[in-house]
Amino acid sequence: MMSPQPVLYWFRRDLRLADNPGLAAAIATGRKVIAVFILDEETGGRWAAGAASKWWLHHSLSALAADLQTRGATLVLRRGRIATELPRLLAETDACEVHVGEAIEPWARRAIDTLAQTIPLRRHRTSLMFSPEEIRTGAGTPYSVFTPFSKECRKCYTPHPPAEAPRQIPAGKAPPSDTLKDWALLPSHPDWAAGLRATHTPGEAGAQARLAKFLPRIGVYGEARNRPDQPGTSMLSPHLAWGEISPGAIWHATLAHAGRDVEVFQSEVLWREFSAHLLWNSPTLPDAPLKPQYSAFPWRQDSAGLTAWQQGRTGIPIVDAGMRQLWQTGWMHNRVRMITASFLIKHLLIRWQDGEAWFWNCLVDAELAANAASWQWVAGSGADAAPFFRIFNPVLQGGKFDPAGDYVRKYVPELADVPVKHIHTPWESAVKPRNYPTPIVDLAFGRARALDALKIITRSTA
DNA sequence: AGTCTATTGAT
DNA sequence: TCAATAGAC
Repeated sequence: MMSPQPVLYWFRRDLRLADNPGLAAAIATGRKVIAVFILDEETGGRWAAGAASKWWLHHSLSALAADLQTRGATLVLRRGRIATELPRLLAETDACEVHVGEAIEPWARRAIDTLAQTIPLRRHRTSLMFSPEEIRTGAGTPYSVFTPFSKECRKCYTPHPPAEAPRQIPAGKAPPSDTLKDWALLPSHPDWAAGLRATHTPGEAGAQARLAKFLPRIGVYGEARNRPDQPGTSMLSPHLAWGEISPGAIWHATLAHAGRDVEVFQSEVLWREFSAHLLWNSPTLPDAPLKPQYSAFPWRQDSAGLTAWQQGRTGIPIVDAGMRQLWQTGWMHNRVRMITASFLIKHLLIRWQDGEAWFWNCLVDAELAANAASWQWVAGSGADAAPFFRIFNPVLQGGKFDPAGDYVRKYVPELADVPVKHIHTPWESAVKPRNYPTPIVDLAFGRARALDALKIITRSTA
């Protein structure tokens, strides 16, 4: 006698059990559930997971597999194109349908749309609070300005507590699985992994712990979040990127607090939603400027400058500190992300896509939508972007947000002996730092050059 | 969610 | 000299 057909739950960027409506829907079918994850490093091309993301993914999958195990289920790992692996899994398990979280990445959307033509595929919103098609202007068009978008989101939001993790999962017979070790996701350089491990705890439990640690400080978020020398941010981004916690669960947790600072934090969650909204409606966002006139921008070819920026050897302390924090920990403080991005794009006149690609490889929290939208925001070429002429002066930014130089000294030990007065301008200090470069570009010259470059595209569109 | 410069009025 | 302010980029 044939046993009833199971369903597949296909985990993607929703590696959690709690508040996961996709997994819940799979269980609610009343059938046996088989949990699968497919590592597809081919379909996305250059937007396959970067090195830091792969480190995170290894540990997150390891945590998810353990959590599933305690509920009686096994996580089945497969590697290959989703277009071939998913049908293969379906055939092997005789599953009657597949449940999966909605994808935002254009390559994944296309592949899943195609699969849905031949496979019974049920999509669920597991990684966003709002469906990218749900939030529309009065005219029915997508939003291109953040503030009205966020107001509409707040209007549409109805408070609901996050769903608890299922206590038991009626597991179907698991087909053969790869092992995580087979996938070799961990970096070959052990020092790098050590730096990442010292900073982060991937997995659903780590996400909850991070949230619990942040909430008591949410009341001072508005100011503290700008200080890279202080632990003012939530550091939830990598957990959100892999869906170890749902944005709705984070939002709901903030409701126990009140005040302007809470709204500021909530707005950051909504910026992530806005990025997804932009990518959904403009699939070329990661590759091409949203404002077409920026295609004519006179970028410089400067591989030495790009390398100096990547390695944190530009001679500008706060830029170098940020780039080294990124390399050492897989994460960079948001204020410093804006400063380093502005420096690359404006003072060095290097294409934002080069910065985007480096961040993609180095950030444990890399999300295609947020990364692309944020780089275009700094470049001035995106939706509701900062104007190009808003050029951060890294010396002033350093003095304002790292006044004692604690952040700079932590990541640029060459500056240990430079007095605080000159910690952001060591080239003016009587105490010369050892083995630290002089600025690769004069800041006033770089600023003027950037404004000149801007004239080329503003003239042509006037 | 900026910076620079000029200007003004207070030390 | 310097903080506050406005306008331009």
